[in-house]
Amino acid sequence: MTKKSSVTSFDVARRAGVSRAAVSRCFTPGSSISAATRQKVLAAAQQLGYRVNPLARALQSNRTKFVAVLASRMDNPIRAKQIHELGTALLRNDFLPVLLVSDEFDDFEEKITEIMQYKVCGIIVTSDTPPAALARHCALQGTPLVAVNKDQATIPCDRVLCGSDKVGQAVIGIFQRAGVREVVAMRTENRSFTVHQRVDSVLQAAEKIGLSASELSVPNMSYANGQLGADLLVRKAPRLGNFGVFCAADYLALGFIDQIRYKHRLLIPGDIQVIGFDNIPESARAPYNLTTFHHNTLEVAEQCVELLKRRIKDPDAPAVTRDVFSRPIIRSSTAQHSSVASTHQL
Amino acid sequence: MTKKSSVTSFDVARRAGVSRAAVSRCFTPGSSISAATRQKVLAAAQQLGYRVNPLARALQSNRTKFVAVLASRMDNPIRAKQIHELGTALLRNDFLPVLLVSDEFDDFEEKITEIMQYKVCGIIVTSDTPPAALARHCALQGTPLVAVNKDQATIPCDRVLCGSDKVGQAVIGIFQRAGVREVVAMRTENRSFTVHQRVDSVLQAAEKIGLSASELSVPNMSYANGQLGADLLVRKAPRLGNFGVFCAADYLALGFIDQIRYKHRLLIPGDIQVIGFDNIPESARAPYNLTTFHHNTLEVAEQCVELLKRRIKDPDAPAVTRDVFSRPIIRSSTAQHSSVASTHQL
DNA sequence: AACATTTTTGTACACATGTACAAATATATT
DNA sequence: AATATATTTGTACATGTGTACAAAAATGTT
Repeated sequence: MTKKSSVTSFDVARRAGVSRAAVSRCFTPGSSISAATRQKVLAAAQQLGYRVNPLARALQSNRTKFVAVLASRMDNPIRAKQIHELGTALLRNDFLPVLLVSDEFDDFEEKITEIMQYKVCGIIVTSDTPPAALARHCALQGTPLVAVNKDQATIPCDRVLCGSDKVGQAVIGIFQRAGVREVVAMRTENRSFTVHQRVDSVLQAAEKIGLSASELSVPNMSYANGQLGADLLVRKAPRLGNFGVFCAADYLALGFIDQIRYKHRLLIPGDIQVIGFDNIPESARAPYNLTTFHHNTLEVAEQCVELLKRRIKDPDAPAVTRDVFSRPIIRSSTAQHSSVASTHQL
Repeated sequence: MTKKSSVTSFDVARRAGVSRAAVSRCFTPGSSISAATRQKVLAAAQQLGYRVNPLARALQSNRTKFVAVLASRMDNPIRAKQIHELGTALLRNDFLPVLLVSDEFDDFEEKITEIMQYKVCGIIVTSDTPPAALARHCALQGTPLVAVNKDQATIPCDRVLCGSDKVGQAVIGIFQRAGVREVVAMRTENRSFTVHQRVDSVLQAAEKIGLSASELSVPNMSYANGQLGADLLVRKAPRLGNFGVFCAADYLALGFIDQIRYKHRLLIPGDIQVIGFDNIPESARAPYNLTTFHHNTLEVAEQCVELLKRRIKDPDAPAVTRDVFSRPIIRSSTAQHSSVASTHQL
């Protein structure tokens, strides 16, 4: 048995009794070929086990099926899920996802230019700190670029958002119905666009109806920083009456809740009501039962691929933004009466 | 400005006043080239902004820098972390990871053969259900294959494990010191090699020292199945005295613990002691404080890449197995006296 | 200095494909 | 049936690189 089977279009052509060009046309959609020869070629290809060499094709056509997916750490389950959904959505649409994890790399830009040499047919940015140079690179090379949850200003390109600017009204509505008198929104200091959008949205909505609202800032988006937020809040406002806390992400909310309960010995939702964002699996569990918003990663992924395909078809189309709706999920971390038993009581 | 800048090795050759072959040699490690011409070529390349076209190179050399990473769902944080570590480890070693998520695809084998057409320089299997055909494909094409946590029998190839077979002794030791009289090991019915290895290991270690032990089977590895396991255990053995439960994965353990506490109203570690495996972030949190084993995903990833490089260098080397140590992490879900306060008590 | 040996260089071909162009064939029209 | 038109086919060239081979240059040896 030979190690290199590599049967070429030439072999197929000879076998089918046609020219090599006919074979190429047979496997190039939209090419002019008669039904008769197509059958002959397909039969020969089948017998020989022929497959088009994608590298040679790429060299010629200057395009591959690869799509670079720029991601950052996946310690947050919602990020992991987003990468998963993007991966399957791309595969489903006949693309091949190349995963570029941006962590720990000083020369990450180098990695991006490297993958672009492969004539990828698009780039999807999920990572939190996209270099401003990226958009320029892409524009120069004519590579389609789709950004997930990014500011228009930092990257002018096709974008997919998860409806964060409409969150404020919903949050305030839920808090009001639950009898909240004072709202606190927990912000992170990193450059996450969505976090700031969500917090701003909540503060604005509160102001609009004249509800007292303030913000609380922690460095990063993590469970530990949620705990830190709890400490800061308790120190800032020792007597908590009818407080409603909006955490810009579920992970923050979980840390916040645990710290409030196990360190500061307060009741949720009895003393403090909490709303998160993302609807990660942990939020639904008995100890938390967190009111939150469903972060529709599947829909986001599908919109990304759709925008990508649109841009490939028409490279000069104007940049668009798709906003995916995040529907509120009411659970018992927000409850009308403070007498309602919280599930964490034994 | 032209859209296609594409400066070729020919342009560089002309500029440097050498043949095109010299340019190629300059960028091919191990090629014979004098220091003088190398300098000339490098200077010219620098000025023109030349980069080797990896597609053309691949077509010629029949090898790319792509490595296919076969993964399954990333709803379990340890899986997400493993993919993350594999991605960065590959990038660090100058490979490019192509992420192939196996879910929902009936024709996943088709996807694998497709990516193999790109002359990937290796495949790393993480997914739970690897088709037996995969090893055959790889052997036929001469593509290096590394399997993570797979049985030798199903895939005969280079493997990396996480020390699951040495877990039993450690588990039994911890349980013994904590005064456990009866051990239960929770198994999942899916084909996860490590789960079965861990459970078997625990059962054997118990038998060896004559400790009463039995197993409990749930369909899948998830939080919900951990809850199910709790229900089954309580139904099976209503009076629980000095029970020690080993869950083959932390995710199971968390579901088990929550269900035992919030539904069956028992104390952990007071009534039941629990050990997990993986050390996911949630396990360290106040409500759980789970005794578990550190699943060293970073080391696993680095071993994968090392084996891959070894195999690329010497394709006919005998298949090896690397076992990464998982060190036990003792927390308060196992405690010597039932009087020790568990952190979940308010 | 003359010869033998090693290193470097250039030429020419190979890798496997897509497509412009013109020739050839099939179809439609009068 | 003859012509005009539309479709299909084959030839030839292009994509950008790596490398075998022989010629040339550099180095070492007597």
